[in-house]
Amino acid sequence: MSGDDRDHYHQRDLFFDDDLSYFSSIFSHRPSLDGHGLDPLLAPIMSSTNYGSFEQAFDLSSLPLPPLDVFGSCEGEKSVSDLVIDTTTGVANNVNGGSGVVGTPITPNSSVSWSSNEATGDNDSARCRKDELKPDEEVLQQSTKGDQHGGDGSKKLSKPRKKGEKRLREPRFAFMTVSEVDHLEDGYRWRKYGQKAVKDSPYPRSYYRCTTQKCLVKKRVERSFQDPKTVITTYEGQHTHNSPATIRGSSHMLAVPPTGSSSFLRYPLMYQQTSLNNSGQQRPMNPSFYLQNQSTSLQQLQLADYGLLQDIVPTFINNSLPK
DNA sequence: CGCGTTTGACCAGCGC
DNA sequence: GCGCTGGTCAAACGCG
Ligand SMILES: [Zn+2]
Repeated sequence: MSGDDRDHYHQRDLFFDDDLSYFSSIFSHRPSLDGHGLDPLLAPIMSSTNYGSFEQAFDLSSLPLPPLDVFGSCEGEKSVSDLVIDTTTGVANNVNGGSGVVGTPITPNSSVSWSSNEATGDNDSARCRKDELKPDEEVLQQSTKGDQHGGDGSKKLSKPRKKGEKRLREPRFAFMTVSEVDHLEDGYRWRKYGQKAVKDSPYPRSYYRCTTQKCLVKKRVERSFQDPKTVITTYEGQHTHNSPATIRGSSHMLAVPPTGSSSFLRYPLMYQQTSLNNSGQQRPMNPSFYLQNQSTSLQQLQLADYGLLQDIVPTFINNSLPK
């Protein structure tokens, strides 16, 4: 198989949208403007240019740039941008509500597709497409599982949640990785807390949570129905700690400092540069920030070694950025 | 025994 | 209001 061939077909996979309800969630919204089946999603994905949300995803609080509103495809909709890293196509696409064009082809065979979805829950709760995506706007202060409720043993699940509170949805990043194993090693310890059947898909979706106490990072793993070789991993939240370095035999493991590290923040910047939309006046960055030169077979390895996007990104950046 | 997985039940949001 | 669906809980279980 030539890398080229894979490229094309992988891209397709990446944008199947309709088939994957999953994507609907990730890509917070589907363009209802167009009446095409595939085009709608494809277009936005392949052509997107907003990076504002990106920064938020990582750590807006410390990021210099304000969230863009460009991607607000829907009126009054919260800003949402999605990025997809395709480990196979080698193209990084930023998906958002609609505009712009960004594609960063790197190496023919290797690339990471990831998508980020962040929501800036502010005022309106208007939703672009209420299809399957959930409202990410509201924030739930859930400090803990809190049992402070009149909990009685009558029901198994007494809901401590209060009406007013809504669940906090953190930025999510989706990775598409070609792998035979569902659960990829990423350097962190995860505890599986659920598994659900995916609609219209024979493959289940697994829910994991970082085992580190204070860390609230979650991730979902599911195999693409369209392309069983592809595993879609969605991360939600940021680790508040270093990776436990549980990677055995993996010298590639990078010691990424916890959130807030300079290197960490560099990632978003990168994107800003790519997109002229913003105040992209930074330094020109190297387009090939993702996988540098790995063989196709190593793709998943890459992911496994680097694991989280957060980890991956900084690394690449560091490598490509002119220190 | 500690830790992680399995699994059915529960819950909340949304569409009809 | 009901039913569907995604997401979560937690008891039971398995394993080192
Ligand atoms: Zn963590």
